[in-house]
Amino acid sequence: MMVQRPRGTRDFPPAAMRRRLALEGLLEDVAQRHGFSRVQTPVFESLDLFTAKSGPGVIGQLYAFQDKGERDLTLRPELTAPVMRMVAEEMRNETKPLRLSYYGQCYRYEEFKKGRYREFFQYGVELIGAHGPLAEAEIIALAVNMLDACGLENWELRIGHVGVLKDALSGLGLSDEIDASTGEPPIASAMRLLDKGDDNGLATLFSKHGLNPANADPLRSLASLEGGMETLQPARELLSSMDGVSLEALDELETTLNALSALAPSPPSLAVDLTVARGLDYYTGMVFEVKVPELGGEGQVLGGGSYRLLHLFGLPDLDPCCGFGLGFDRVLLALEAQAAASGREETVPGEHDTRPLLAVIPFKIDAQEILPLVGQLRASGVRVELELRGRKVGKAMGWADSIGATCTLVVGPRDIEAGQGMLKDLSSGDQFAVALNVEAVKEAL
RNA sequence: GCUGUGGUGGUGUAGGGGUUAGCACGGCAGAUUGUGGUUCUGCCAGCCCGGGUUCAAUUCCCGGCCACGGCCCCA
Repeated sequence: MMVQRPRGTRDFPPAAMRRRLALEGLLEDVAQRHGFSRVQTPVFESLDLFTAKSGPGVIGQLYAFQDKGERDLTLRPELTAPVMRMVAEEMRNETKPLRLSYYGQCYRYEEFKKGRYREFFQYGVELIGAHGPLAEAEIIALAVNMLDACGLENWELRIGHVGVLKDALSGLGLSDEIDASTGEPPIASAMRLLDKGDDNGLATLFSKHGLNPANADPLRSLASLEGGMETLQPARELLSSMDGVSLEALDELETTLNALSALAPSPPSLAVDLTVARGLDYYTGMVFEVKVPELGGEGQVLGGGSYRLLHLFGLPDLDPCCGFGLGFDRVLLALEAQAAASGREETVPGEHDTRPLLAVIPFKIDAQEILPLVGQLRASGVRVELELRGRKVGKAMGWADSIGATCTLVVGPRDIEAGQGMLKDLSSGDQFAVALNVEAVKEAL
């Protein structure tokens, strides 16, 4: 066998690539309408960038290496940290807030499966230098508008606020200092257990830190709330019943949700879920995620929220920021599954180029005779493909059909003498002579 | 990290210890030479890799690689 693609990577032949470009274009178009501008960072970075953000534990999943100068580098596993690095390195003087979008491949050394590859593509945005409910609503609205624009159906948006549970947990007396035995703060452990619905684990944790396990009950009630805006009131009541617990986070969340409903169309499903913790300790405020049921266990297609990372780069005054990452490959998988199920013609809106495609067929003539026309037609915006193999007319028609041409222009010796060519509309079969100049041919298309 | 199933031309497949390894799609060429998407003919092209068992392995066994799924994890 020949050399194969490395495990966990993919090739994208032309048809797949057209689809991907269409999706990227749609996302970027929406981003631009929200004032976001595209940036790009290197595919490899200093290893320190990611250990600083996510801890040394990430190294096991990185494509890390040393260059010839023995610098520790790694292929990037995600794009938020590189963008933050760039902001700190290049954009300190720019007017804030910054609205940045990005797209590119990322690399993680892990087992791959449907929707999970070693080389994958992430699209995302960051809003830097503004925070609070309005900034958060802007970010969610952008996400909603993007998913709406690409034609995704049946997706579920879950919005939470890590502050609600964090405040409640610290109000109960849990510490946010790292516990040496678990490597993470007890508060973070509790959030994770709540997210998983692991009641026993939670009770154990409470006992271990000298708290009455019964204190976990209102938290469980809080965590199990489900629904839309209507869950805010019971949440408010539960929080009020606990001593020393602030309602500030909940108020913020309500403001965000109200702003969102004005900024974007209603998603197919919206749930307020206070356990959307995203497992990350740098999230500080609103957090949200989008799932698509069709994808099963790998169904999360988008996730984000408010986080503190810029202090790592000496810019604490710009924290917190807000943004999200979108799993480009997973969105595409979901769209493909939905298109197949519904028989939809286009998987991604706009993936098919509907402009006319003219196949120019030089027949028994020196191709040089018509090259000027080909060049001029292309320069004037027409898609033109030239027959390059000297096929006979019959074969050339088959070729034109198979490349998706809408029209053919056959130019043979007789035509050259008459200063014309035979133009044929492949869908109707109509055929007629046209003069060999740009205006006449464009007119005939 | 654990685990299930599977790998036959470019694609989809049949077969099976000794075969000219079958079929379909595709690509290329032709059917008396300037008009396609129908038909006919010919050609191109394959048993994932390595080791073992055997007179003989594409077929059976083991390992690897790759593919598809389930758990764990997922910045």
